[in-house]
Amino acid sequence: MGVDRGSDRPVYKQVADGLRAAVRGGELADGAVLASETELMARYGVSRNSVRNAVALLRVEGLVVTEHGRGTFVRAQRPLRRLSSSRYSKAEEDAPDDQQLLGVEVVDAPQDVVDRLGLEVGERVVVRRSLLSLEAEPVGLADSYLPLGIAEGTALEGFEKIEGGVHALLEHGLGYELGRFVEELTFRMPTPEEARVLRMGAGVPVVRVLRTLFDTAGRALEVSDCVLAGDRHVLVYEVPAS
Amino acid sequence: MGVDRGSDRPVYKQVADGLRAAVRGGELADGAVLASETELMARYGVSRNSVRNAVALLRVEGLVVTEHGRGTFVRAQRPLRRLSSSRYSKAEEDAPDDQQLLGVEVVDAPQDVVDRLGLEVGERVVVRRSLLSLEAEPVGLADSYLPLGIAEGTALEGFEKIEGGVHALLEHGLGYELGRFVEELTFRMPTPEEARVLRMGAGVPVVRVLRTLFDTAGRALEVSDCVLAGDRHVLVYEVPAS
DNA sequence: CAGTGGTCTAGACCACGAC
DNA sequence: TCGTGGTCTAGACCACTGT
Repeated sequence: MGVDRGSDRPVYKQVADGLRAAVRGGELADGAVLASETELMARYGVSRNSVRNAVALLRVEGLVVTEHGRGTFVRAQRPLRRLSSSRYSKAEEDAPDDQQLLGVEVVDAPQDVVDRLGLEVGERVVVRRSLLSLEAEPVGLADSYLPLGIAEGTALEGFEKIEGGVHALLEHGLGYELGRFVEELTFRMPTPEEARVLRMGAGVPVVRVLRTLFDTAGRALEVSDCVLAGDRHVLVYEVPAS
Repeated sequence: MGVDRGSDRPVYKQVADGLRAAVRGGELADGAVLASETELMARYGVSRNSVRNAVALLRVEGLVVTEHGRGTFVRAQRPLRRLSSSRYSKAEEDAPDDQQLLGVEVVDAPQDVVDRLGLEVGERVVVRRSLLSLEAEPVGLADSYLPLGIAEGTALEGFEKIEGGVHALLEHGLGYELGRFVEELTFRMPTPEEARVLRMGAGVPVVRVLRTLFDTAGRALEVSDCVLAGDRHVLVYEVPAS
């Protein structure tokens, strides 16, 4: 029940090992509450700080979440948003979620956007910022960048939701021939701000999707910078083998 | 210099804020050493535990790494492995890295593999386990699962590196017509074991790539289960827009 | 050896949630 | 009101790194 004081393994890691085994072994089901810190102190015969270090370890591993005043819980699997690489051609079909427009601004283009849109440094662009939700829970942030030359004088620079989406407007309303998307995926921990907005627990990474839209002539029309909660998404891509 | 005791914001978060600003603002360059815990205690007028809580926060954010006996350092960017969706057709061209075969076994297929290969539950498969490296540093783990019906009696069940790769052998040596890959990406924190093998610092996520290879008739030939260090990879996919 | 981070303890008070 | 986790302190000893 207690810890092995003679062991080389730190006490708090031994406690974490015990709890981790209980979770993985199914003794603690999804959403189950762990023993309280007070109880764990008694059970393992260690100080509160050691118990807290153990729980902190499980938290950054993404195994548990703590709620102030309530307890520590085995992280329950949350509903998943499955984004297929064919999501752009199948229209809204596999998008039961919604997109809330947070704001539209004209800003100096960030470097990543400058590089991909082929702009001059310091050139200004329209950015449309949105919050992506699934079943009323926030799951991602999306910033869509458009060159002023494309957006100026169109609904793209207005603070209203665009019916059918930005891509449909570009294609059917403005006459651009859409060619292909290139998506660049990187992985990191959320900033405190992102974790707050997306209501992410500790120990949950984000995936950043930097997507560039090209027309059939190879000209970049739009860059989208998305940050998606890592525990809420499966990204699916289909790639030809030859 | 010190902290605001009247503030609602916890002391350790104020310390973290100060250090984070110094890193983001460039006052602390990549790889630079932070002030020692003792010095931070004096500078901010807080206890050592609060300093350690602050540094722990930055660590799980992936901003810094600590080294026992040496100090705390701003995480330096490590070389990146850029994996393009066209990597399968361009042969070894964009693969300057290497793949070390760790072992070949016959095992009961895990559920994820059963589902994708269309096997019976409990059916046995050959698994080839590899360590992926870039410039002599481990960056990922790859388990390749093949049905016994395909691998039996071929080099696929032998513990030797396959010249040209598994896919080339399937296509040119065994006569399968490769059709397409489907990759399913999920994101999480590494297990302690993965973190050890891949020498990952705290606060670095992994991306799991579950890739299924289909032949031109739509039959699943292979499932590959990869775990890649999130700070060492950019995944790039090209998707047609229409 | 001195300086660094790693671990551990004991105790205190606060903030939140449920009853 | 009570039990929960959140924060903070002060002090101790250990393990690792460099000189």
